[in-house]
Parts: sequence; C-alpha cells; structure tokens
Amino acid sequence: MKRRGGLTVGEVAERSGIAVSAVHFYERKGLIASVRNDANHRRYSPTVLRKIAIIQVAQRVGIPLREIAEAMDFLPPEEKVTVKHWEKLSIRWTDDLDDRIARLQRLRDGMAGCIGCGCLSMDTCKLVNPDDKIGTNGPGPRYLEEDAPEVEGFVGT
Amino acid sequence: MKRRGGLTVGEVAERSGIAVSAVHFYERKGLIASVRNDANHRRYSPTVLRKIAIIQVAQRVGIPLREIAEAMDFLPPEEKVTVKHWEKLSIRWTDDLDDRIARLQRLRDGMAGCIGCGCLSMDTCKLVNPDDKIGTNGPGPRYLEEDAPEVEGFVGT
DNA sequence: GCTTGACCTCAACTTAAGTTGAGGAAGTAG
DNA sequence: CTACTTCCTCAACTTAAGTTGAGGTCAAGC
Repeated sequence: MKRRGGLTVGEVAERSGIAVSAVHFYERKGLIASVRNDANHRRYSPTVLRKIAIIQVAQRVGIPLREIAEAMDFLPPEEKVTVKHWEKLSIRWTDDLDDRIARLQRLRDGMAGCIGCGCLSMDTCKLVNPDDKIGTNGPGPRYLEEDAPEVEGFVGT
Repeated sequence: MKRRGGLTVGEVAERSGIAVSAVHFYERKGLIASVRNDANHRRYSPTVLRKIAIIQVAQRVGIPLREIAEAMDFLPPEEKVTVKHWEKLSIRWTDDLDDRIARLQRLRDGMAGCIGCGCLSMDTCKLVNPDDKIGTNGPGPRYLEEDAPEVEGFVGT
C-alpha cells in the first residue's frame, strides 16, 4: 500500500484506538476530514489523531457528537489550529462538566436527605418535585402521600 | 368510566406527569403492573405513583430502565413494600451517583490541568490516556506529540 | 342513535452512536 | 497468476426510551 500522503484509515483506527467504522462515521458526521489518493483511499493528516482524542474526551464529558462537531466547526482549516484553540474547547467543555457535576450533586444531596426521612416520592420531596411544582395543580407527582393511606378500591375493598 | 378498582392509565399519566404511552411502556418492561377490569382496561394501585416517582429519580441518577427493573424485582409483591425498601433502593442508587460524580470530577480535574498546560491529546495526558497505557504499545492514542511536528508527507511535502 | 372520549393492541418511527455485512476494487507477496 | 489484505460504498441492524398512528371496543351524553 502506498505510503506517502498521510495516514490510512487503518492506521488512524489503530493509533486512536477506535474502529475503522467509527473513523468513517466521524467523517460522515463532519468531525474529521480526509483527502483521497488516486485509489480513492482516505488519507489523514496526523492532526486527525489529536481531533479524535478531543472527541473522545468530549464524549466522556457527555457532549453529544453533534455539539462536538459544532464546536469544531469554529476551528480554523486544519494546520492552523493552535494550542489556544484546544484550550478554548477545553474551557468550554469544562464548564459543561461543572454543570453536570453540580446537577448530580444536588440530586445526590436530595437522595441523602431522603434516605434519612424515607420520604422518596412524597409530595414535599425535592427529588421528586425538583421544580417545586407543589400547589400548581399541573401534572407531576402530587397527592402521593394522600393516596397511599386510603388504598381502598384496589382489589375491590 | 367505572370508578372502583384503582387508577386508570390516564389518571396515572396525569398525576405522575408522564405520558400514557410511557405508562404502557413501563408496564411492558415489567417496571409496574396493573390488573384489568371487565372492559380489559388497566387499573393501577396508587402505589404505582410511588414507583413511577422512584423510576424518575433513578433515571435522573443515570440508571437505565433495565437496572431499575432489576432492582425493583427484589421488592415484595406490592402492598408489602415499606419505606425500608425505598430506602434500600435509595442507598444503592446514591452509591451509583457517587461513583458517577467521582468519575466526572476526575475528568474535570484532568480538564482543568489541561487548560493550563494546553496538553490536550499529548501522550502524557491523563485525559486522553485515562488508563495510562503509555508504553504498552497497544492501541490507544499515543505518539501524538511525535507526529504533530513532522507533518511531512501530507499534501505531498 | 350517534358522536365523543378514554381505552385497547400492534407496528412502525425516532435519535445517538456506531457496528455488521454484502459486493467490489486495488495493490502486494509468493 | 493467484491469494491476501486493505480499502471502498451502501444498506441494514443494534440499544434505549419512548412516541405516533392505525384500526377497533365500550360507555356516556345529547
């Protein structure tokens, strides 16, 4: 196979640790790009490895590919990408990550509170009623504690 | 519509804040149960509202329905479910949540470090190399910094 | 007596992130 | 020359968690 002209899809797959099909997939989604040689085979710039690494980190942060693609659209046309650009993405995704962590922590604190009180699913429970809908009479879990005692009716009592 | 015999699917949907189709779906997945009246209409015990509330909290924690169903399989046959049981589930999922938070925090710390050093995708980067595969020569992102400088070959240099 | 509303079932569609497989071309090793 | 490997495209399948729609039943209200 012709050397000269960049990395083959197989090399990219092996070195980035993802499957060839995933490399194809990322390309279809516009996350990475390649040029074709005369045999219509993809050739990648080595910077694609950096990009794939970024993609993987972003995915672990929980960013969907669509958003990763959007963020990467703001990058200059390949060779001009600098460390500054990676830093920007990094900061952006760190903020996302902070949000996610904060949300999970609030949830955890709620859970911890509920372990003590055993209130899970009660109408005053922050966990079940995260938006504090109580009293709005809109849909959402309510009246739960009112129902539980008078089980009457079920099984035909 | 006959009153007597428990909540209708519409009532469950409205009071739990999920769609009727979702109630059906949860039932198909074995997460909740109903009995049928003579018109073949579902009738639910009010405890189903509690269960759905639990399902929603667990989902927000990030537990897939399959696992929620498994956990709920350990619950006694309906009416015998006590606050103790909810507490057990709560504790179990709090642990899951702690893990999830810890993982995200490690990731965040890695990101923060990378913002300073601009190393994203370097071979020494904990983020890109979470398992510290460096030197194993196995697949995974490596050599990245070795490649970047000598871009030669691409575009035919 | 007919329309309306809530319910029923079953099948197909949706999104995300890929994987798997069929069918074919092209370059390399023996 | 033939076999092997890598590559190509395109279509279909996968899982999760539901939603949407078609076609049908049943009781109530006017």
